[in-house]
Amino acid sequence: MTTDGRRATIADVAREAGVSTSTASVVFSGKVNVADATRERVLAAAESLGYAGPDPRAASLRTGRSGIVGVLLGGELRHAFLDPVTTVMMDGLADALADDSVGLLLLRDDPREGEAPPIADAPVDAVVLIGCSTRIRPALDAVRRRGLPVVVIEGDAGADFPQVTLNNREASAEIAEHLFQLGHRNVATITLPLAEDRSRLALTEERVAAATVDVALDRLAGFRHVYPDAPGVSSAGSLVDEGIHSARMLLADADGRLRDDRPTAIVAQSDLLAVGAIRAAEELGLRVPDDLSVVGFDGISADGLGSQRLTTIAQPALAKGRAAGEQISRMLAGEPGESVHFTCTFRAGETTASPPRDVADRVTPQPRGR
Amino acid sequence: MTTDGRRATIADVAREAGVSTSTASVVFSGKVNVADATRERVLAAAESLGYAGPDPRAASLRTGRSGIVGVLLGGELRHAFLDPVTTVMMDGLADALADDSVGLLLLRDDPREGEAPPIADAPVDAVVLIGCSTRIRPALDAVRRRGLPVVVIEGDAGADFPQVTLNNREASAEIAEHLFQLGHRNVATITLPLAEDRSRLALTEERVAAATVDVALDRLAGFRHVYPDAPGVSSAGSLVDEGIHSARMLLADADGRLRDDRPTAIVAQSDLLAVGAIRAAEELGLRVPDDLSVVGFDGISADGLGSQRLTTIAQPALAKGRAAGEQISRMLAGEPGESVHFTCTFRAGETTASPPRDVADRVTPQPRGR
DNA sequence: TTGTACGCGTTATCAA
DNA sequence: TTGATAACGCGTACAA
Repeated sequence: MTTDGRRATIADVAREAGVSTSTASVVFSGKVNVADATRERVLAAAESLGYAGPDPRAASLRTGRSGIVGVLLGGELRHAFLDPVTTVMMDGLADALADDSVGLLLLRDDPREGEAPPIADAPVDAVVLIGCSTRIRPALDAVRRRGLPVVVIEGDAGADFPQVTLNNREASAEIAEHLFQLGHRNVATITLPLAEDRSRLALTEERVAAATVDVALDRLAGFRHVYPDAPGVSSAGSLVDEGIHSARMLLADADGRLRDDRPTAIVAQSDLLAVGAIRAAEELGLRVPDDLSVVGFDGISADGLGSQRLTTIAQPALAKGRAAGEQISRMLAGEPGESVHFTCTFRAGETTASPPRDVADRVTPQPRGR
Repeated sequence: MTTDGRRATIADVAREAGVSTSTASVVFSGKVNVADATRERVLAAAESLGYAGPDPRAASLRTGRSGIVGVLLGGELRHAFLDPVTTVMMDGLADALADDSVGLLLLRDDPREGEAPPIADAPVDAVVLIGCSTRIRPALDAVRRRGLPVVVIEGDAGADFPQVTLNNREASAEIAEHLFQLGHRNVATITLPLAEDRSRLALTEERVAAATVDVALDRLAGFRHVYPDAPGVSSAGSLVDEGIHSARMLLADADGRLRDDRPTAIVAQSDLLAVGAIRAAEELGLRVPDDLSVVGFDGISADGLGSQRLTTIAQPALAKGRAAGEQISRMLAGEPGESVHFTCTFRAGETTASPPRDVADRVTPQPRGR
């Protein structure tokens, strides 16, 4: 604190120490050698004035760097924290950027009409877009105008931007094929939210046409490649609870009684949804996989399943985050960023089996003993 | 972009539009009325120059505000993402700060010797410390020197700083008392990590004396108030897996056989640890709660438990985060911050019962039929 | 090894 | 409603 009550600046420190401001500055940045005696004097002066070190705002204006990478998350921040895939990706991201000792600035991408996206006035050196919907244009435009390095994780950004992608469609087809091989012909799906509004609804062509979330659409497309006419429910979020409610819609009537035309297998677009589906099935008295097969997507270590291992298709979430971080790191170093593509791995568990014997009778009642 | 290749500044825009820089500035900040015609001209000029809007760094230098609140997390960032209590607190924090439209800057508090804590050169307007150990001094000093508003969530910060606290000690005693009432006399505990090094070890007085994590110590103290001489294990983290490994240490020998002197109840310092303990017990052939009672701490909706509801003591994690956010918000508005204290609520579940009948025989073999 | 001088891009103040 | 001007606090060529 200076005598007149202002917060001390580096100029005050320099004056107190009897050196120039540049010398004082250099003492703190450590980029140039300074005589020990001089350094001591400067540090002593700083101490006596209660100088807190260079103001990061001013330093950042001068250097053009803030040491912050913005992470733009689609939807609520809370949602991001609750989704294991997102948190694991963030983990990989933080890991890859640790060497650059940058902080991660969490920003919500809520494209309110007429307002500038929050990314527009955040002092960031680069931006990562995670799980944003197709409506990322405004944010992307803002970032491009500012000339910031950017990486998009699973969002339709066009070829202009480095992206981290996943073979959602092929992977979904693969796991659907697994069920087909087992003999399932009456299969339903529970999708991730299809649009911003995140409402739980039966799938209709209208709703699919109005969907904006690429990940959900791609996974649905893969599924439909194998089961073109299958029914489904779009969930309101990747949560166990949502899986429970959605599965109930598929398995039971409004009064909670099992439907005769219920599917023999459920394809959930996330492991959490799958866990919920399994729980709903158990509550309805169905055994998994004997009465109902369930598969998930993601390959997170899904808690909540007892000791049963979920059949799923695993995505390399950690690697995705890390790849994004590495690209950011490169771009901050002036090199061009590249897109990186990842593929999923089928992982057999204990939640799928052939459909129950009596299913033919159940679905389309036929004379017995034929 | 200006003709000479520089990025356009507001001065360029003003010149192009034939107005002063202050007018141009005001057009973007919107704080003063500007004639429509003038605004149009300025915006058109900005458009033609590809001006991306005011540079947040410069604006922040001038206004002294960055619109960023730093969140200092103890330990790895990944850890923070994996801990449901932390994520829920972050959720509440984000919620309470949403109106101020600030971003959250995630920072790791790793006090490396000799280096300034990262918070020292982050352009933040305020700081929240979450789950930091007793070694928060350097960070706290740095924050104080910079005169930043700060709130400490569950950390020993002294009376100088607004804090959000929890009655860890009393709550722990309460849930231990619950077990005592049920008749348990041979009880063991699994604690949160006691120190930075996060190693899984049997509790010894030495290790407790060397502990640095207040939360773990407070919960242990409450437990010991009821069970002064109980054995225990300090886990390496609040994770299901850690609960499994720790519980095995308490229940079985190195060769995996149940110990005769095993406890009839386990007090875990977090729900995740408790879930792990239950799983370990099941793997060892023990039924919960018939053969072993298990209690947790936190009251998160612990997945991974099947349909069994965990007996635990619930903390208002969301409210804690929100309270921290509200205090920050107040302090940013110039009002003084206050400390807020929260208490936990006992929540009976299905994982506790009276100790098994044969326990007296087992622990201290006695002549039957007495 | 140290000092001088300038500019980074913006916004607040005040006057017109 | 607009304009001129002065900070904001620092880093860095360049010269000494």
